Amino acid sequence: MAETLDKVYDPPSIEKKWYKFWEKAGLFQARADGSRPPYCIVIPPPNITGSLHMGHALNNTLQDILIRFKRMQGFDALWMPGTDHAGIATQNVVERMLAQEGKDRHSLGREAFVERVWQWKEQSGGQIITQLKRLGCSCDWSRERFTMDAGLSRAVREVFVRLYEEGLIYKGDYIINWCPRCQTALADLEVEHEPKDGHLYYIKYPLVGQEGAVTVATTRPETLLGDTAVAVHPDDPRYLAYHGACLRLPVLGRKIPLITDPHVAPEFGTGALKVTPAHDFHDFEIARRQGLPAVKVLDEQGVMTEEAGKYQGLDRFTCREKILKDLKSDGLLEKVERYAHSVGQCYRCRTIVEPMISKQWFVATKSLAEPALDAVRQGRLRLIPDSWENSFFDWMTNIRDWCISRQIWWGHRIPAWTCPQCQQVIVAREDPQACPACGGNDLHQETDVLDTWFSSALWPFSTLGWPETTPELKLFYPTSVLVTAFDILFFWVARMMMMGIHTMGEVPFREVYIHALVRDPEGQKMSKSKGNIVDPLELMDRFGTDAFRFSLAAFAAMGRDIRLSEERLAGYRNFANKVWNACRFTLMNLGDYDAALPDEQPLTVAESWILSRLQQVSADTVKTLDAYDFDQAAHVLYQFIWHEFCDWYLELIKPQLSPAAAPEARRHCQGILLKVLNSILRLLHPFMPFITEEIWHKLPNTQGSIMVSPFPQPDPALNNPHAEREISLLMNTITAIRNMRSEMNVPPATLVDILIFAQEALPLEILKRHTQAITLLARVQEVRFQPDSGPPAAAAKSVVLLPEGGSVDLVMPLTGIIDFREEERRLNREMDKLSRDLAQAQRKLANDDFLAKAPPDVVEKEKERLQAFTEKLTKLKSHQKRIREFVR
RNA sequence: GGGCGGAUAGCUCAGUUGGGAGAGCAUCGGCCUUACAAGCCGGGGGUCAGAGGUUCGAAUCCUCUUCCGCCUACCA
Repeated sequence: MAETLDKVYDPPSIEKKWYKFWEKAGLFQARADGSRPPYCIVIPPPNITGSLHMGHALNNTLQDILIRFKRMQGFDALWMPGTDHAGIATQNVVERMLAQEGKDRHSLGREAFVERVWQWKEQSGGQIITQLKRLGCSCDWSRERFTMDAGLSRAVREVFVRLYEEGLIYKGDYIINWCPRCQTALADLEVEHEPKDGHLYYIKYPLVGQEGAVTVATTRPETLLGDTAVAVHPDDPRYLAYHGACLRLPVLGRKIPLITDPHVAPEFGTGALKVTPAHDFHDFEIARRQGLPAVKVLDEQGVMTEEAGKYQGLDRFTCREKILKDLKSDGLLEKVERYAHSVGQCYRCRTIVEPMISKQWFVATKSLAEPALDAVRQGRLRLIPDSWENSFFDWMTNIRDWCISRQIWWGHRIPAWTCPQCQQVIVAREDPQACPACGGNDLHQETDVLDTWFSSALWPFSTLGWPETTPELKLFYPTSVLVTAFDILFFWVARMMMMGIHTMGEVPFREVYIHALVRDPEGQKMSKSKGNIVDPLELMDRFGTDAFRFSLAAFAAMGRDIRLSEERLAGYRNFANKVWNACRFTLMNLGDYDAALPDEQPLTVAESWILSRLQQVSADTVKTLDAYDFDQAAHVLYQFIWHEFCDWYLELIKPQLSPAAAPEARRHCQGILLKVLNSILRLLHPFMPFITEEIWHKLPNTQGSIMVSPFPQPDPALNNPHAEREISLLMNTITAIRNMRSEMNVPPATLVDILIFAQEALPLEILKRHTQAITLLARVQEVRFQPDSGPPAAAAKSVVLLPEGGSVDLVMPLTGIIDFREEERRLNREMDKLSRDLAQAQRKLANDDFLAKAPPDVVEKEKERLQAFTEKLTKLKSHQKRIREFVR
C-alpha cells in the first residue's frame, strides 16, 4: 500500500531531517579519485563575522543548483567551502567587545588580542556555516577551510616569498589611504567615495618680495600647513609673470616656491593649486616629479603633528575651523563657495580617510595584470555576462600597485624581518634565527599583517592543497566556474586571476558567472543604516526553503538587479504546494500498483504527448542551466509542471486511473505516471532539494537519495510531434467550449451538448477518440460529430483553427440556455480582433516588396495566416447572420 | 569626466541571431468539479519612454533626446 501525504506541504517538518540524512550518508563529499569527470566550484568565502544575508542566499543558492545539477549528471562535483578571516572587519568586532568591557587591544597586547580573536572565531565564527546548511548547500564540509588555517597560511607565506624574490613585492614610502579610526592603511579599492556638500575655500598666498598674492582654492584648508609649493599650468597667462616667484605660506609663514606643472587644470578654481605632497595623491605625484619635499602635518590618529606649529595636537576637523578663523582675521580668506564633491570613506567604518605618506608593502601589479587580461581576451576565461569585460579591461589596464600591508593585528603577519644592527631585510619561508648578513640574532619581525584579500586571492588553489601537489589540485584546478556578485569583481576575482595565473600557470576558473545584487522592494540597496534589511532566514521560515530557493533562481535574470517581492515568494510557495499535491494525487491513485507485473500496453496519445514534452523540458533545463539562465530554467519547469503536467495530463488520465478502468490499463497508466513524476522530481531537485527528497522517498521503486540519482537525459526518440498536435487540438477544443460556456454564463453544473463539424476527416477522428475527455473537462453531456441535421440556427459557435490548415466548428445549441444578445456581443468582440489581424496580414501580402524580399517561408506563413483568418471570419459571419435572423 | 545598465500590462519582470506582444502577482466574472481555495475555469488590460534612421518588416539594429540606477576617476 502506497503512503499518503498531508493536504498541505509543511516545509519545516522535513528540511532538517533530509539535510542530516545527506550529510550522514556522505553525499556531499567529492571522490577526487579521477573516476568521474571533475566539476568544481570554490565558494566565495563568507566573512567569519557575517551572518547570512540576501546576497549570500542568492549566491549560494545558485552555486548549489549548479553543484547538485552536475553531481546528478555524473560529475565528481566538489563544492569547496570555507570562511575568510576578514582582517579589519573581525578586528573591529572584537575591539568593540573589548570596549564594552572597558578594555582595548593595546592594554591586552598583541598576542593576547589575537588569542582573543581566535576564541571569538571558535565561538561565533561558524554561525554562517550553520545558516548555509539551513539553505540546503551541498558543500563538501569535510574539506572546509579557513584563510588563516595552517595550510592556507603556508600558501600565503610561500606566495609572498616568491613574489618578493621575483621583485614583485616591495616596500616603500608612498602615499596611501589611511583610516584614522582603524589605524591602518587601506587599498584604493577599500575607499568608498560618497558625494558630500562641502565648501571650496579661496585662500590668498602673499608673494614674497613683491606686492600681491596668488589665490588657491581648496576643500581641505588644514592641509595648507603641509604645503611645499603652489603649482600653476605653465601656459596659464595669468601667472606667467610669477614663474619662479616665492610665496609666503599663510599662518605658518614658511616660504614656498611657485612652480609650473602641466597637470594643473587652469579652468578649475583660480588655476593655482596648493601642493601638499604628504596628504594628497595628485600632489604626491607632482612632488616626485619636481623633487619637492613632503611635510607630514597629520598623524595616524588624524591629529595635527608638530609640523603644524601652533595647531599641533588639534583634531583635523577642529584644526580646519581654527585655521579658517585665523585666515579670516589675517584677511587671507578671499571667499567661500558651496561645493559638492566626493569624500573618501573607510569601507569598514565609514570614517573619512586621509591620504598620507607611509612606509607600506606593495604588490607590483602591472606584470600580473597583463596575463589576466590576455586570458580574458583569448577566451581562456569567460566572464558571464560578457558585458563586464569592458569594466574589467579598464580596471586591469589602469591598475595601480596594490598596497597589501595593514597596520592591524588580526591577519597573516608579513614574513619579513629587519636586523637592527645592519638594517638587512630578511623575507623567508621559515622564521630566521639570525641575520644572514651580520649574524645578529635580535631580528625584528614586521608588525604589519597582510590585506585580507591577499589570502583570498589564493583561494582556488590554496584550498586544494597547494603548495603540495595533491590529487585534488591536479583534478580540480582550474576550477569550473566562479559564482559571484559584481561588487567584488576587482577586490577578489581580478586578484585571484592574477595570483592564480602567476602561481599555477593556469587560470583559476574557466568561467565567472556574475550575478546581480539583491535590493529591497523599492530597488534600494539593503543596508543596516537604512533599516531595509530582509532576513533570508525569516523568509525561509515563512515560505519554506525550497520556495525561497526557487524564487531566487527565478529572479536571477542576467545583468539586472533583483528586487525582492514577497508576492512572488508566495507564488512559488504555492508552486511547491502544487507539486506536493500532484504527488499526493499520484499516491492516492497508486492503490495496488505493482511494478513487478508486466506492462504490455501501448502508450496512449496523452502519454506520448507528456513524454515528448518531458524530454523537451529536460533538454531545456540542461541547456539553460549550462548557460546560467537560472530564471529561464525555473520558468520552464514551473510552466511545464503546473500548466501541462497538472492542468492537462493529470486531468486527462483520471478516467484511466479510476478503479472502474480495466486493471491492465490502470496499471499501465500508473506506471507511466510514476515515471513522469519521478523525472519531474529529479529535474526539480537542484532547485527544491528538500521537497523532492521527501516525495522521492514516498514513491515506490525509488532507492537511495534523489541527490545522487541521474539527472533526466533528453531523449530525442521520445519526441512526438503527432501526439503533440493531437493533444493540442484537444486542448484548443476544450478551451473553446469552456470559453463559450463562460462567456454565455452557462453555470458549471449545467451540462451542454456540442456538435462538431469539419471539412477534413482527420480532426474529426482525433476528437472522436477523445470524446470522453471532452465530456469530462468541458462539462459536456453529448458530443455529436457531423450530424445530418446540420448546425441548428439557435446556437453559439466557435471555430478552432488547425495548424496544418483548415478548421473545426464547435456548435453549442442554446435551447433554453443561451442569451442571444450575449452571443452577439461575444461574436462581435471576437470578430473585431480577427478583422484587425486579417487586415494586417492583407496589408503585408499586398506589398510587392514584402513578397519579393522576405524569405519564402515567412511569406508562406503569412499566406497561411491570411487564409485561416479568412476562413474563420467567414464562418463567424455566417453564424452571426443566422443568429440575427433567428432573433428576428 | 569616462563606462555600463535600465525605461514593455496596475505592480515585479521575461522577450539571445529583426517576421504573429508574454509570465507571475493584482483585477473582474463563475465555481467547495474528491490532489490542491496556497485551488479550478474564463475574461479584461500594453502607440514596448520620445524623435529620427536602416529595412519589405523594428520592443529587438543605428543616432539623438528625456528620465532613473550603478560602477569608475588624483580637477584641488
